[in-house]
Amino acid sequence: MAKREYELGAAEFQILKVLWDEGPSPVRDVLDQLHKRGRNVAYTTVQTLLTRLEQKGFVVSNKSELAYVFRATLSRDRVRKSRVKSLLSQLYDGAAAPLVLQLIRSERFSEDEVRALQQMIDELDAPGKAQS
Amino acid sequence: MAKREYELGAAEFQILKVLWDEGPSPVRDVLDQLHKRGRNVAYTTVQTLLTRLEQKGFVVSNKSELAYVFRATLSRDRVRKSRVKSLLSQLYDGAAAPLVLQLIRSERFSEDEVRALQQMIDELDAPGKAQS
DNA sequence: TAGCTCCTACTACACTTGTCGGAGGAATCC
DNA sequence: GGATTCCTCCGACAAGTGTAGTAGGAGCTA
Repeated sequence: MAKREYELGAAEFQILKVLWDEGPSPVRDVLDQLHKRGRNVAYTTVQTLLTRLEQKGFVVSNKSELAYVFRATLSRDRVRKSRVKSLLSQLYDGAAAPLVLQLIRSERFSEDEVRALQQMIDELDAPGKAQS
Repeated sequence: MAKREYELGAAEFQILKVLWDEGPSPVRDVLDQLHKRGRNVAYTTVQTLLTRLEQKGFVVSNKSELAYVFRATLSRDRVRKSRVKSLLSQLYDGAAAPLVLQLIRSERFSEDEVRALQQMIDELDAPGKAQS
C-alpha cells in the first residue's frame, strides 16, 4: 500500500482532536481530557501516541517549565478537506453532488441551515455577478 | 479501541470496490481488475484478502465450476452511509450542514446538479406533507 | 504419462497501531 | 533526607493488515 496522505489511527486521531479543542497541551492534560471523554488509557499510552504523531509531523512539542507541550500542526479544517476528498474519490468517483444529495436526503436541517444552503446554491446558479 | 462498524483496510476496501463494479468474481478476475487499476499484487494476496473479508462477513463465496466466486454482502450504498456518518461524527460534531456548505464552497457543480440541489432544498424548505 | 496451469489451503513475515510497564531523573512534601 | 509524585525515555507485546511463498490436488495437453 502506498502511504495515504494522513495516516492516522483512530486513537491518534482522538488525540489530535483534543489538541484542537484544548489548544497546545502537555501529556497530562491530554490524558485528563481523554478520560473526560470516556477513553480510559494510561499516561504512557498517550505519551506514545503523541510521540508517534510527532514523528509523523502531525504535532510538534515544546519544552516548557514542567513538561513538553504538544501542539497540532494540522488544522481541523485541513483534515476535514483531506478526509472529504478521500471519501469522494473512494466512494463517489470524485463527484461531490451525489454526496450532497445524499446528505440532504438523509439528514435533518434547521431552518437557518436551509436558508444558508438556499443562498449558497442560488449564488452558484448566478456565477459572474449579474446572472447571465 | 472499540471496533468500528466496518473495519476495512485500504486493500480490503479496494477488493470490495472491484466486486461492486464487476459483480461476483473469482480470485483471478479480481486480480486482473486490480492489475488494470494499477495495483500489482500477487494472486495469493488477493486470495488472502478475500478470505479475510469472508471471515469478517463482508463477502460470501460460492463454489462454481472452476473456482470459488466471491460476492460482496455490503452494498456500496451502505458503506457510503456508514462512512459519511462516521465522518460527520468525527469531524463535524455530527452536523451535516457544515459539510454540505463546505462541499458547495469547494467543489464544482454542473448546471444540472445545481438545479437538482435547488429543487431538493426548496422541498426541504416547504415541508408541506412530504417527508418527516 | 509427464508436464503445464490453475485453484485452494497453509504458513510466514514485516509493519502499524493501540496499550502499557519499568527505569531513572527532578521537584515537592514532611 | 527519604518518600511521593511527575515526567521522559525505552522496550515490549498482541492484533490487525498488506504481501506473498509453498505444497498439493485437478484437469488439460502433447
